[in-house]
Amino acid sequence: MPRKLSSEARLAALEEVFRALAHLARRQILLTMHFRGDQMTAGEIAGRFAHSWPTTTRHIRVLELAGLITQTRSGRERIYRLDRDRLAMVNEWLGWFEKAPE
Amino acid sequence: MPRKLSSEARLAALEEVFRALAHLARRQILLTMHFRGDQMTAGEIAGRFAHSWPTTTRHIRVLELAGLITQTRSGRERIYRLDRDRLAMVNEWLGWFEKAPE
DNA sequence: GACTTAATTAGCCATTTTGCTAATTATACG
DNA sequence: CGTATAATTAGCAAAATGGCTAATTAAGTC
Repeated sequence: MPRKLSSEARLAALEEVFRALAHLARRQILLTMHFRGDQMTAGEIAGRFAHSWPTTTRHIRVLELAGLITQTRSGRERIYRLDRDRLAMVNEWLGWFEKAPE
Repeated sequence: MPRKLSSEARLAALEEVFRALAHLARRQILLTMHFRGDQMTAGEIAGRFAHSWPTTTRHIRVLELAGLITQTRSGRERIYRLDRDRLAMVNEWLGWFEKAPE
């Protein structure tokens, strides 16, 4: 996977990122991961939310599709890790709105 | 309307803001407004997008509900103006993810 | 091998979103 | 007043979203 994205890929990624951030539960998952050291198993995440585990699994998948988290497997556990670079794409987008220099 | 929001109001506002930003057309409307001097009529906005005018009207309303744009009327035109403070709420949210100082 | 545990997948249903066209409201103009 | 223009509202249908329970997959344990 290329480290730098083409502009179409960037646009598509941004689309997924904004979509993923649209739901409160998913934003909370990201924050929870951040405050617990960027890394959690699916079970740890599901355990902290009121939703059923399958519902949380689906939110996790949306985050993963957006590239905001990545997965590694360890035995029967799936460990998810926060990807701050993807989150930074939002910052980049916001950068378009900066006032032009006078 | 208070300039500073209570934390519940802040949370609710953030919810609307992220929801509004989830759709490409709405992000494009905001960018278009920015590049055309922060201010456009409904017709100018609708004229720049492939969607039908009523569809654009609805996107505009979502943006307005999120507080990302505000409306003033002038004759039979509605002038919309970009509100950067609301956009800044996204930046604030992203701020939670900054690494703690070592 | 049988059983438990971690997690996802399948499938269902209610709600929300998003697009459209047609109808309506409201202002401007001859 | 009658008509044109700016914009919204109404109402519909297709698609996406988000919740659940039940079933399945895969790995660890006795």
